[in-house]
Amino acid sequence: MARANDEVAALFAEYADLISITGGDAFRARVYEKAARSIGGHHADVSRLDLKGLQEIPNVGRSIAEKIVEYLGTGRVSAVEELRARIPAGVRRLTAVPTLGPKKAMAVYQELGVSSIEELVDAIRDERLRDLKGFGPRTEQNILHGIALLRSSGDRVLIDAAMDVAESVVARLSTAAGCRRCAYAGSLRRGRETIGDVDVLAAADDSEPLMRAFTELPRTREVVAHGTTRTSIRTTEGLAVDLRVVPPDSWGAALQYFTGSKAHNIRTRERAVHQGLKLSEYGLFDAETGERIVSETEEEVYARLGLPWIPPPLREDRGEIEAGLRGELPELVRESDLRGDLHTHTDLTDGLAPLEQMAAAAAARGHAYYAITDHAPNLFMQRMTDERMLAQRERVRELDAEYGRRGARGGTRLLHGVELNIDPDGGVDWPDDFLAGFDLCVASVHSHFNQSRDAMTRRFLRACENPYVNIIGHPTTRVIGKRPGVDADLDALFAACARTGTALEINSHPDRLDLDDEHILRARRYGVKFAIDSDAHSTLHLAYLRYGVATAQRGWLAKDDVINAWPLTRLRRFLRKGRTG
DNA sequence: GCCGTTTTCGGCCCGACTGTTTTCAGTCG
Repeated sequence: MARANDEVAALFAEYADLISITGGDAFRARVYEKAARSIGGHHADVSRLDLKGLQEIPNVGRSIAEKIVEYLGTGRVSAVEELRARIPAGVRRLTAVPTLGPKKAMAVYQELGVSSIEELVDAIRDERLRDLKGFGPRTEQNILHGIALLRSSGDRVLIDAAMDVAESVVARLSTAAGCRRCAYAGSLRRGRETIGDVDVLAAADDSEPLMRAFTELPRTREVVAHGTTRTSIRTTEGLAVDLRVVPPDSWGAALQYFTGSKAHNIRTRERAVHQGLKLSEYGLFDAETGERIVSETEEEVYARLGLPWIPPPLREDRGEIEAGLRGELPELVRESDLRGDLHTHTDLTDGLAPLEQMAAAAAARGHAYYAITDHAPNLFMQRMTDERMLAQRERVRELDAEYGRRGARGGTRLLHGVELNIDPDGGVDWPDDFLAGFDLCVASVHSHFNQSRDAMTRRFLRACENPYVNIIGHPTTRVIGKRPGVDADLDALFAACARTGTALEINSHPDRLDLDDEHILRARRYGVKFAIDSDAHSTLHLAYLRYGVATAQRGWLAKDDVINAWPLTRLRRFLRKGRTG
């Protein structure tokens, strides 16, 4: 099941939207938004907390705590139900369209009766929208563009949502009678950033108990198809999950087949054909006699094709077959190679947890080093000041003295950094003498996303030339399914990063995954170094590193390409960059 | 509806951009 915190957070986020759409008090809506975020990022399980414990969560007071209790007891909150009854669910869905907020959504619903994206597209086509006050031709264009963006990710879900489902299904099925092996395959195993449907594979002599367990999972909402080799369900979250059960001796061939990608499989089957073989999900066969040659493990299948085992993130027909034949597959960076995290926040700005909790969580993860990089003053809403930053630094130094000595492996060293804002001209928040006090600086674009390509490129290059800027944070600033990346000459950026000793971030947040795999592949050719960061805003987000690692693997990165896989002494040398003195 | 080193009421993350207007509402980060 989804974590109770996530269910409650989703409910309050919806409530906040409904308050906004129905024109309720904006401050009240924000309170629910903030509460949703706090609850989602809270370390303790809300279903185990009492009324008093709930109120210790930031932004949760008596009223919200009572609503949580009501939800946990009855599965619903009457206040939310009342608002739901007033507004069709489709209206809220409209606010998912970028540039279409609650006010405009309510206007099209009230004036035109539009309550779905399809109806909205029709209304625009019929030019009914432009008669509304506050709407014009540009508004129509922006909305259509927003809808196109939304649809570009289709029905695909982000990797973390798919992973939650896959891991719980695998855990559950693994305990079913007769289950010999069980794993997820498909695009999720390849670490793609969005997932269409989750493919789960199991090995058993008798598929029936597994299929039954699958259809009876608590999160199964609908059984779409039910057979002896394949069953498809839709979960309560609306995600399609396929289970295929194969005989145990077909495991390797089936796993290879169902992991894909299609392009990779075409290449491997071609190789089989050229060798007088036939490759299917049941094994590698002699094409003439039909005799099965190998099938139990993926390694055997690849070996018989003259290939080393190819890590799933590489299986996209992007040169992995050729590299394998030459014996030149990269030794991919693994999550266990990461020694630290170089971009994280605390509640001094928009993080949810205080510095002390974040540091403790980082130490518990076994990080050898950990950088705190809260927002700098030019992101005005965060209200950062020189004084607050310096006070935080002092506290970081104290905690470093404490954590740096702890544990058998030398403890966790805490670094004090900052996430600077790259302004439209490429400048940053502070002059050199103030920047010199930081152990490292991440610099990111947070505004003026629509600059011309030339201006944006110049902006990035100037940031790279800054001797104190060590990492370009979430370089394209895209948000998957919501905002496209900025327009810039990325090759110029990659070259500048390589030249100046500036690392590019692989931001591990599932909404971002920025840089993406294609950009990493390109940047890598310039000899750029990368930082795989969580950009954590809560202790729970520290675990996002796994998705950044998957993306890095899809970009063929090895340990040596990633600065936070290096020992601290080597990292510190890199962070000195071109600084003088 | 939450919160408090400006405290139990009266604030609430601030500024910029866009497209619509003709002085501003809506959206976003």
